[in-house]
Amino acid sequence: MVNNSQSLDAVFGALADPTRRAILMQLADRPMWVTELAEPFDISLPAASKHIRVLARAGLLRQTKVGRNRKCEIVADALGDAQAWINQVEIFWSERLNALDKFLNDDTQKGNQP
Amino acid sequence: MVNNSQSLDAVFGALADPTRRAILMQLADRPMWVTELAEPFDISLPAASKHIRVLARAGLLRQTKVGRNRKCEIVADALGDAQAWINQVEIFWSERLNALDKFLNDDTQKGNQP
DNA sequence: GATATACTTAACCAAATGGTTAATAATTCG
DNA sequence: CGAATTATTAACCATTTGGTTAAGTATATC
Repeated sequence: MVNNSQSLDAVFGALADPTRRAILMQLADRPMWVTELAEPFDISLPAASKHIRVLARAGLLRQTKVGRNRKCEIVADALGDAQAWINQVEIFWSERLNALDKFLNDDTQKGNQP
Repeated sequence: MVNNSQSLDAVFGALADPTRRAILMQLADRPMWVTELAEPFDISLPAASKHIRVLARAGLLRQTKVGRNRKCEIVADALGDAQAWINQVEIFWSERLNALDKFLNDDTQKGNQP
């Protein structure tokens, strides 16, 4: 798991498109060919190819050449980066739920917080 | 939790920008004013205001007017949508790890899968 | 009431995104 | 070899995105 800002940009950016999310969801079940992946969508093959490249660059899938075909497989690790970031936010947030405690123990409280 | 495709577009899209992720991470600790949120970043206030609007439209934060200020608070629910989607992918994927089982039990196996 | 403060909205711009069709590359099949 | 299949790359286009500065709005303060 890398979890630097650039890779999170790429991962979340890749997941922001419904076609790419659907592609990834398909791959979660089994490896698939490019044509096979593109088939359910009403877009050209080059458009699908681009989506796949975006997912690959974000580290969310891996392509391997098999004859004249390309086998696409999901790489679950990159999703873990996104998950870890979200979890971090939620941990911070749940800690803040003890805000009253913090308030009562904070002598330097200046009263200018929202 | 809504978890429709459009709202996931908005949530993942909002999280795809490093400034917006940093804003959200700040808000995870405590509610903050717009100016206060914008201060750490080397961008104009209107730019920050736009980022905040993107986060708000994605349902990731809520703004309430307090005098001439705007208090920004994180809304953790929307993050749950993203988390749920990622979890779903990972569940599908972990089920597929039993692929050998599936293969052995599948009479209709045609052998044309990658 | 005049002025400062805290924003948002408007208008604009460059770069990125998501789509297209046409061309190219690599492999298989007749 | 020649033709079909499976992609990718190139060139192009419209829209969205992330930034700017300038103007507007609402509230607080002198």
